[in-house]
Amino acid sequence: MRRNVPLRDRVAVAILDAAAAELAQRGQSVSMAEVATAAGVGRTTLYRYFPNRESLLETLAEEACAELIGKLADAGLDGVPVAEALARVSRIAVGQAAKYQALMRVCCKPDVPDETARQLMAPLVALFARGSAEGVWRGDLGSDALLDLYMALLEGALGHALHSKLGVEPAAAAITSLFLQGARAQHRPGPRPEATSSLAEGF
Amino acid sequence: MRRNVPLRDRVAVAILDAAAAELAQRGQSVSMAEVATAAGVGRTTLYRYFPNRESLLETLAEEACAELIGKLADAGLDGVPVAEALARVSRIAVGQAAKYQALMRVCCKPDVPDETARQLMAPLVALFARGSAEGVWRGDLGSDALLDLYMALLEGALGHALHSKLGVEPAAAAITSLFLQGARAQHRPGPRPEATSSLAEGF
Amino acid sequence: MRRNVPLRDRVAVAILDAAAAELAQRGQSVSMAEVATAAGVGRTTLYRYFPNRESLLETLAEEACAELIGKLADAGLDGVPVAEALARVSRIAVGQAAKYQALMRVCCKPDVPDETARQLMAPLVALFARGSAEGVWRGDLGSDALLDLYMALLEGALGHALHSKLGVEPAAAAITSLFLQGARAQHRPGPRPEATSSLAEGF
Amino acid sequence: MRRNVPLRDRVAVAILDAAAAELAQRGQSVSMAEVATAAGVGRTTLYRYFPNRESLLETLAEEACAELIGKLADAGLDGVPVAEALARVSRIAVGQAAKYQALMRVCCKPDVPDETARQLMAPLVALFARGSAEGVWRGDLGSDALLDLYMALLEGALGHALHSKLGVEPAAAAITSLFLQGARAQHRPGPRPEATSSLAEGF
DNA sequence: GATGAATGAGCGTTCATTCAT
DNA sequence: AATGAATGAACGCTCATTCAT
Repeated sequence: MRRNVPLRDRVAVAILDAAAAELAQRGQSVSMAEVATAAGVGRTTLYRYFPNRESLLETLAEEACAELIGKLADAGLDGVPVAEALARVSRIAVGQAAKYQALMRVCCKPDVPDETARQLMAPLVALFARGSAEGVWRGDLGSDALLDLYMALLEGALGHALHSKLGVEPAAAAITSLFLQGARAQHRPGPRPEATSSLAEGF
Repeated sequence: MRRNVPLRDRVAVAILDAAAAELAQRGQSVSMAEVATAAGVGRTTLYRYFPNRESLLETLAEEACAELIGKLADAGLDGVPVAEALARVSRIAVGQAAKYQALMRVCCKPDVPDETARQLMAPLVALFARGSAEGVWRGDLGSDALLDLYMALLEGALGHALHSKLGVEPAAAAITSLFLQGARAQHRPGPRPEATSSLAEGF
Repeated sequence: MRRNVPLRDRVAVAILDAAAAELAQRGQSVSMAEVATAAGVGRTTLYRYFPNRESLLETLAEEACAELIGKLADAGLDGVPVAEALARVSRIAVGQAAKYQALMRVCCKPDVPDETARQLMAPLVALFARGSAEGVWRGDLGSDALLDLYMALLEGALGHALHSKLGVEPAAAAITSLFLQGARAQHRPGPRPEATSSLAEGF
Repeated sequence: MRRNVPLRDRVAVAILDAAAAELAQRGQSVSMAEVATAAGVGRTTLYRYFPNRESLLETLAEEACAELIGKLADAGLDGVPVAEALARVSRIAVGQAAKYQALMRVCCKPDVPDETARQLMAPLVALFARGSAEGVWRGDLGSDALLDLYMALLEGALGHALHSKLGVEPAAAAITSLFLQGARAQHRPGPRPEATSSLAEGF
């Protein structure tokens, strides 16, 4: 009868929403029973949808990732210069930080399945590869190392809730700007401060 | 009589060591009983030293912090240029990553007490303030925002286990170099790639 | 559907039976875990039925009392002379001694709730009052004092396991006979042995 | 130096006193630690004097028994008629009930060692044997069965705290009188009430 | 398919008892 | 010989997970 029920029953949605809300409020301590109650279903029902706590968390994480994946796909990263694309990525990521926050408080690494991780990373890998091809990046670090550094910066900033100190836009801009300037090829190799030169030799 | 008993009995040390080892291997799932067994003491004794699981984790975190604090204090950060000081900080932090790793897998934010956090941050705060005073930093971001970004980069990189991909020294160097170049004042404001200019306007 | 499930699930019964058996064998030292195992249920389940050790013991005691109450109710005490009624009470009580035994070894006074105690005593109170009304008892002791003495004799005898020395029937008969002769009104006040007369004056 | 310290150190005495006091107040729940504290000694010291809880309780019981044994020995039971001797025994036993009370609440049968029990029972056994020899007792119950019944009545009455209902003297008198009349030989076998006759046939 | 009960594991605690010192 | 710490066992409890019905 109910025709246009999205594939995953509203029940699943209700559960995920409830779980997200509860986790956001009370952190990792929420019990399965509480989630079930908050979703208006019995404990056992919860277990038919998500066979264990981890799977619930994982699904929640996938949910968030899916959203990110969608936004990244819609961002038209391929059509703009690398720098601008990176700026968009930062804005999107920081913009989602609030939702992320709840999950991150619960479990640092909620074990997103590989496939999801791959989908999430794919556009970034492509973007950084393009940067490499276009000679945007400095030569001493590979594009994959740079991607790692960028991800580290991003996740670290989200973990530190940088956006709640600076505001979303400024935080995204700071991240983008710092990374870009730090990772950019030095076009004009003029005289540089001696301190850094010695460090550069460390490479 | 008992002369060289370190204040906190070897028992406490044994427990902390065992706990660190077990946690490193099996993550947050280790039970108190397992920790006790691994430390060669009875469960009750464990509870005498650490009244609950959280306090054990917290102490473990403090331990790690204390080591870091000590190394930072010994690093002579005040006597060298900011860039070199930062390089040392990165090396120290990345060097400790292995030990951190275990804890970080268990609990992202093991609730280090404020005082410990303050002691840990103090030399960095001073360092970044000095950077500010010496005009090392770019002008569009405060030294505290830059410190946040640096910490984010560092913690993100540790969380990503960058050191196990690149090796400890290269990872530290990459972090230092990326951050320094990204945060440094632009001495020679020549023409820059258009993409970035548009971004710069976002500030 | 489930028709003949006694109100208190067979589980409760199984637990009580197991507990009674274990207690009878090993006395107060049986642990809750052992009771649970003996009953074929998990420790947690045991705690669902009896929230603590005391409540289990208490229920066991009530159980025994309920049986006694039932037998006393069925004994038709009101329809026979006081002496015969008392004989029946003694037989019933001694007959149950085996079951009592286990409990008594565990806990002398397992704190039977007042209501149960009242139900247990009610027919005896009535019986002794009747004895008073019918002039069966000696005049120097109230019917309530006599009841106390009878209960004392009965419980003392059970505690001493008199029935396992003399056999159930003889033990019951001895109790009944001693008490009745001791408590009966002296119909023929002829000359009595001097020793007792001096004692009687003590009253 | 300290010459006339009774064999068992005052420490032991202090412990026993403290234990008795605590047990009287709070029942079986007193912990060894509490006893030790109350006695002003360390837990471990307590354990040197009484290697375990049971041995402490046992000693306490022996103590009480020793007192009783002494009083019975001093009562001159041999020199007076059986009835009077029995009256003295009852008075002595009931008189000690208060002290007994504490122990009896703790542990119904504190496992008095056989030797002590024998010493305690010896004068009573003798007394009842004398009763037998003198033809004081009814013929249908052996003197040992009668002794059991008397002990049962006595202990039951103490357990019921009869003395706190009737007062010490009246309680002792009631016990003595009931038992004596109940156990005495029937000197004048005249016609008796029909109710009892039927019962007598049960023998 | 949904509900109540069952289960095992772990937690944090108390206590009798034992070991070092 | 006395003290503090250590130990194991059991208690009472919560929670994720599983089974009947």
